[in-house]
Parts: sequence; C-alpha cells; structure tokens
Amino acid sequence: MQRTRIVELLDRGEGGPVLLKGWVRTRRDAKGFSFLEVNDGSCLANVQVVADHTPELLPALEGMNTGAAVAVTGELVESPASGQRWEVRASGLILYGGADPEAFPLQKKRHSDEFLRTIAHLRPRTNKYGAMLRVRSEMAFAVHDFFRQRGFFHVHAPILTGSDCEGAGEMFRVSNLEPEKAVILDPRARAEAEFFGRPAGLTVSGQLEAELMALALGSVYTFGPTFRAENSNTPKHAAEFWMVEPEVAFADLKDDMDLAEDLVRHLVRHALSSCSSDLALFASFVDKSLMPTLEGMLSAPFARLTHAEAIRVLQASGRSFEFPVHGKSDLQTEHERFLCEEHFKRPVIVYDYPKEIKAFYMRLNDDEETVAAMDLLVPRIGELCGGSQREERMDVLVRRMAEAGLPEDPYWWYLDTRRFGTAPHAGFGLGFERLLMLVTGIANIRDVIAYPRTPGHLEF
RNA sequence: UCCCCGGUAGCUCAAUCGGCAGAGCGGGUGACUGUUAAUCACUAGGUUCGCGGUUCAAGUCCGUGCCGGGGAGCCA
Repeated sequence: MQRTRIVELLDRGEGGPVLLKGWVRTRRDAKGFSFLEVNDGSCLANVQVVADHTPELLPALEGMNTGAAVAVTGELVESPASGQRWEVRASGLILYGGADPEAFPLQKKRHSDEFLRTIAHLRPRTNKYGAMLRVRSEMAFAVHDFFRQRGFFHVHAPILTGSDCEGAGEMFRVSNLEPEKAVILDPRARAEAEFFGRPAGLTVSGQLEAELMALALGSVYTFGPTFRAENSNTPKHAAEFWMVEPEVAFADLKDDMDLAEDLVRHLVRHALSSCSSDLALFASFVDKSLMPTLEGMLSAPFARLTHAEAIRVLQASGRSFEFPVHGKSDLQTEHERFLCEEHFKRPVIVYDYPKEIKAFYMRLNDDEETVAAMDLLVPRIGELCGGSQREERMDVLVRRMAEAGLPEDPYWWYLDTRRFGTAPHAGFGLGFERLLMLVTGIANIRDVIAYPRTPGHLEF
C-alpha cells in the first residue's frame, strides 16, 4: 500500500484503508489498547491511532514512545470520541526507530525557545518549529511566484566574491590556505598562493551583480544566502541570512517603493491564505496580535514620507527620545518604532535620505543633498527592506565614489555598465528572515532559520 | 562591541538576614480509565555554570571568565 501523508489523509474526508508513516508525539495507554498521536511533518495536525494490545501489535507498540519513527497500517474511521474527527484503527505497526524516553529531550509540554535552540537538530519535530519551516518554504515559493507573475527573471548571484560591496558590512574571508602557512607569507605572496590569486570572501549582497543583469534582462531578482561578519548580538541579525534582491531597469524610486509594497503585501496575503492552520498556531501561542497585524497591513496603503518629513513628525511629536533627532541624522530604532507603531500604526516607507548617511551607489537627487533611497519599516521588526534608485550617471557616480574614498579599479565592471548603455534602474533588498518574523510573530531571528549562525554559534 | 538582567534536577522555576537542596512537569514502577497537556499513588534524579576569594558556615557575599536573555549600535 502507498503511504498517505497526514495533510492529505485529513483532507480526504472519507474513511478507508491507510498506511501512514511518521513520528510519535505521545502515547496514552489504556487497559487493553493504546492511543498514539502521530505526526508526519506534512501539517500541524496529528493523527490519533488506536492500537489494541493484541499479540501482533503489542511488541512494536512497547517501543513506540515519544519520538519514535513508526509506520501504521489500518483503517481510517470517524472517531467516536470528541477531540478529533478521524482516527486510525491499527491493524499493523512497524517500529523503524525507537527513542529512549529517558534520553529524548522533547517532552509533550512547552519548551523555551532558548532550550530548543540548543537542540536545533530536533526542534523541527515540535509544533512551532515544524510550522515555522513549512511557512518558510511556502514564503520562498511565494517570492518566486510574485516575481514570475511580473515577468522578472530569477538570477543567481555568486556567493564567493572578490568585491567588497561597500556599506554592507564586514565580509567573511574565504581561503583555502592552511592558517599556519598563511600567516608566515607576506601579503603579496599570500595573495598569489590563494586559490583565486586574490583575497576572496562570502557575498554580503548580490546587488551589484543583480544590477549588471537588470541592465541586460530588464527585471531580475536574486534570492539567496548572504553573509555578514558583524558582531551583532540582536534578535534581528544573523551572520548568514537570506535576502531577496529585485533590480529593475528603467525604474525610478517611486517604482521601487511600489514594488516593495506590492511584494510585502503579496507575501502577507499568501501567508494568510496558504498557511492558515500554521498561522493559527502562531496567533494563539506566539503573538496574540498576529492576525490583526497582518490583516491591518493589507487594509491600507503603507505610509510614505521623506526623511525630512519624518524628522519633522518626530520633532513635532513632543516625545523626548533618547537620541534627539536632527536634519542629517539617521533614524534610530526608537524613531522607526514611533513612526510605524504609534504615529502611523502601519508599515512606513521613508525615502530621500541625506546623502551622508547612505551608500555611494544611490542616486543623487537634484537638491544635491539627498539620495533616492528608501527603507520600508514594519511594526516590531523595523527595517524589512532597504533600497534605492541607483546612480546611473557616470560622472556623478565617479564623483561620489571619490567622496567616499573608494578606488575605481576594483569596480571597473560596475562602472562599465554606466559607460555602455547606462539606464535608470532601482532595486532593494528584503530580509527573508525578517519577513518570516513578521508573518509568524516569532520574535528572534534565530528561531525563523533552521540552523542560525550568530557570533560564537556554528553548531549543527 | 556597550548597558541591564539571569545561570539551581532532563525541562520550567522556588529557596526569607549567609544557616539541612525544594516544587511542578518529564522519567521509572503500579493502579485506573475512549484517552487526548489524561488522572491517582509510589519512586529515582543535584559538580547550585567554571575558577579564585571572604566566612565557623556560600546557591546566596566579592573578583573574574564563560554562556543565555533584553536593550543599543551596525543593518536586511
């Protein structure tokens, strides 16, 4: 008989013979028979299995403790008891792998996130982390679906890179040299001995490469892992995280903001429609305000205002901030939170930032003071997307690189795109884990990625 | 990296002024029951994060290191 996944079993709506395979969540023994709660990861729901203590079933049943991997053949029938619509009357049981109850760390009770992080290899077997991983998968699909519907091409930016995308943070160095050999070489000899003949690192952003491809294919996006060697110890930062980076030729900042808003709304809408039972778990156990937050994001357009207007709003608020606001200052976390959680009570896009606080590749506005940059801020998380219209004018780009103290040489290929057939273009980066935090209500980035990499943590 | 809080049984946490190491859950054993975070009884389980110090006496006080959480900075 072919195995049926639980999600399909419960969807089927009719009884009959079944074979299901999964992991035992709990076993409750009665006189003469036992109840097994079996979960196979296909959905949040378990199936209750009723197994009589017959000579055929009893030997396997005895090893079926919490955590055991099992196969159950039997009959799907309507459950006579309340608590579940369907249950399986077992006629055959196979124990694939037992789990010693004295050693198996997952209990049938709520565990703290901090504890579960120490057993990240087993936490997918809990309701919360199983749900998170299913939602994560579904959101990745929705990202591709959104762009495909709009004629974007998915491009793969390199992960190994020789370019240090300025302003995006510290890069992890990659080397094939034995560490003890590398230290004795002088820099030039060392560079020659390196695999690539030059220093290499893990990408901090696929943006520059995506720009090149947008200036050939029109509309593209990258979706892949990125790496930052920043010593950030916060619930919103990880050393390895996934980023969605669209890049669009012949687009300006307004188009960019529209695209970011559409993308975020599409992803939230998709989560609500395609992950409803997993989201219900988060709404009742993780964040009580999850549903109103997500539905609120769909009900009204995001607020948009310039950085200068944001400063005025903050100054007029009468609020005393720890960091006082002034014209050329970047927005601090407390300012971002005030704007979206208290003032507008919805997502906010701040644009036209002072050029001093933004990267060299952002397009200089006509006022010569601001650049066409934008940040999309959402309640609780803060910056979800950051992007800009790119500087497409060769002379201005060269001038801004000089002001930033950047050499032109390493960027010869980037500058070439401005030399040959340059065009206005814009793009942004969306932090995929931050999106998941938004959609699940999970408060720590370490809990929306299967194996989080943060300073001092590389287990699993 | 900076500031604040914490680290006690497998997990979540108590322990009064510095004075015998505790509970719930989980585990084991038994009873009972169409159960469903089952219930009831009994039971085992401890380097109180490490190192150093003060004291007759340290889980508790001091120093230091490590780890975790929250906040900040950096950002996505």
